[in-house]
Amino acid sequence: MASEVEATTAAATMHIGEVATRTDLSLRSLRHWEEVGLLTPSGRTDGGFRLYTEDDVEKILVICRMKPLGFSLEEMKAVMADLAVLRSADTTPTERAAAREHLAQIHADAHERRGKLVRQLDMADEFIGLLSDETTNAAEVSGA
Amino acid sequence: MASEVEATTAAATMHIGEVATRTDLSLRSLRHWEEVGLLTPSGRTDGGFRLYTEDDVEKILVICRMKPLGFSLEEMKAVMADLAVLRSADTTPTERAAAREHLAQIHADAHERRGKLVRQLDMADEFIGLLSDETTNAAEVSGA
DNA sequence: TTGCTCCTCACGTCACGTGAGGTGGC
DNA sequence: TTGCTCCTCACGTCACGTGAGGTGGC
Repeated sequence: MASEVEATTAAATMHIGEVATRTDLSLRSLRHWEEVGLLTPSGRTDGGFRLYTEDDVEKILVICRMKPLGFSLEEMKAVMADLAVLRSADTTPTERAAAREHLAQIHADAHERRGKLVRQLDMADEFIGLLSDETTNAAEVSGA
Repeated sequence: MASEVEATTAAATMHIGEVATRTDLSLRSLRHWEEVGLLTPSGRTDGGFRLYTEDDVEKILVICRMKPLGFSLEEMKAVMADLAVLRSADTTPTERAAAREHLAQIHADAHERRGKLVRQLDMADEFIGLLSDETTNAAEVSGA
């Protein structure tokens, strides 16, 4: 019975390699994110191996969704802190208000950045169209 | 009459500042692109000022459309060289065939990268949705 | 002649990539 | 005990950003 509990507990944490596979991130990125304080794994083994919980992975996935918008690691760190404030029960109303205000700004910023992403996609499509033309019709330039 | 021709010629070239404004690039980027050989302005004044032609700006705009796909400056340099080969009249059929083959590979690569861009946009939308939920409903977590 | 624009170094930055040399975990 | 995974430095890279100090262009 005790070993069953142990097994369950063990299954609840992962080494860095499994996290990397599941999130499609490099080991270096995960270590770098810890270096800058963006995401610190919940534990370490006695030997020093990083131990990530499912909750850690959830946070990593939130960061992954924020990343395409081009926020810096420092900005994302602030966002994660704000989200933690809102999700925690024991935070003061003042703290919660500040967190919500900051997140509202980030939200507006995110919308702008989304617009840029869409424009980048349009740009990319124009380039792809240009390549299509050039590769299929290039022979005609000197011919006709 | 001679001054009129001169004026026309002068109007056909620009200094780096105007190019930066028109393309929404930094002066540093334009200079860096020259450093690595991605885009060299057609001329220089006696004093050393870079002179860009309309044709130079066209090339810059092509590069700008390629950039969102995440190609390196070195890769974009190769693409511009290939496009130049296809657009030039005096290139050998062998050269043209090689250029077209390379561009076909780039085209396939571009499609893949476009897919990633779309997935990034989806990610971004999920993040924005998450922020909307969190900022509007956060008060209910401890309340209800 | 006065600004404003442009010039060339050259160091700094951000987010990792990439070994080097060594040890933990099952 | 053998691998395979993980560890910590620490230097390298890519695409510029950011002054410093100086000069060209209309």
